Amino acid sequence: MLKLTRKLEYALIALRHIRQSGNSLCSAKEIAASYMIPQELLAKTLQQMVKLNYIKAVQGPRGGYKIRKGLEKVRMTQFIEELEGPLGMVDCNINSDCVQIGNCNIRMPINKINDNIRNMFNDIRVGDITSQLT
Amino acid sequence: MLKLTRKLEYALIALRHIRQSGNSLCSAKEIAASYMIPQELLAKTLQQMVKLNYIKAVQGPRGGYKIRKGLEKVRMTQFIEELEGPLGMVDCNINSDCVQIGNCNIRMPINKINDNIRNMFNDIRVGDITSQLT
DNA sequence: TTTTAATACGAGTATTTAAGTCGGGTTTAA
DNA sequence: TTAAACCCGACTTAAATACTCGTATTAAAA
Repeated sequence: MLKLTRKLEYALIALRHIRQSGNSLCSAKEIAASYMIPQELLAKTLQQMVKLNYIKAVQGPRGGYKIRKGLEKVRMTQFIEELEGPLGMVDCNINSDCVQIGNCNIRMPINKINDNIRNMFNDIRVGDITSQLT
Repeated sequence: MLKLTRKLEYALIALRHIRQSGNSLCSAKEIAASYMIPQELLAKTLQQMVKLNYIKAVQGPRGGYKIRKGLEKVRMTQFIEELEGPLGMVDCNINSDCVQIGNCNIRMPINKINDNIRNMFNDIRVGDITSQLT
C-alpha cells in the first residue's frame, strides 16, 4: 500500500548520484550498473527528466547527464506529478467521473487525509532527497 | 500514485454506513446497492473485517453487520495494514531482500518520508473517518 | 572519415497486482 | 422447509507497472 513506483525510485537514486558527481557527466550505463537498475528503463526515466528540464543531456561518446540549476528547489509534489501523473488517494480527486459524488459518504475525511499527504510532499524539495546527509 | 485500494475505500464506506445506522443491522446487499459497489467484493471485505473483529455478523435472514465497540479508536495504520498488508513507500521498509541495501543512496531520506506518512495515519482513527461531520 | 559510445524514442511484451466473479456451503428467522 | 442472509476458496479478468527491443541521432576519438 502506498508504494512509490520503481520509476520514481530510480529517478531519485539517479539524481542523487549525478548530483554527488559534481560537474562530471554520468551515463545511464554507469548509474544502472552502480545500483543494479535495468539500464533501458533508467535511460527512459532520465530522458523524461531531460524533457522536464530537470537535467541536461550531452550526447555522443563520453556523454551523459548533469543536474540543471534549480532542480534542488523543486517541490516533490511537482516532481512526482510531472513524472507519474496526479497524486491523489482516490480517483474523485483526480478525474471526478465517479458514479458516486453526491452519494459518497467518506469524501470529506478522505480529502482531508489527501491534503495532509500533499502538504507533506509540498514541503519536501528534491534537494532534500538528493543532498541530505547520511 | 499513492492511491488507496478499492477494497479499503469500500471498507470505509461500509463502516461509515453501518455506523450511521445505529443499532440496526446492515446487509452487504443493502450497502452495495446504496453506493453501487460490487456486492460480492464488498461481502468479502466485510467478512474480512469480521475476522479482524472490527464488526460483528449476524447470520440468517434479516441478518447483517454491526460495528463492534472499540472500532472507532483503532488507528488507521493498524486498520490499513490488517486489511491490505504492510504500509511502506519502498520495499526495503517491508521485506528487506533488496539487492541494494548497503548501496542504496536514498534510503535515509525515503525512510524519513515514510515515517511522516506513518505518523499521519497513526494519528487518524477509524472513527475520524466514519464519524466526522460532512 | 569511420567507428564507437553515448542519448532519444516509440512500440511492444511480460509480470504483477488489483478487481471482480462464481459455485457451493452454513446459519437461522419466518 | 424455504428463503435470505453470511462464509469461503478458487477462479478470471482487467489494469497498472516493469521491462525490452529496434532503430535513429549525435559527436568524440581513432
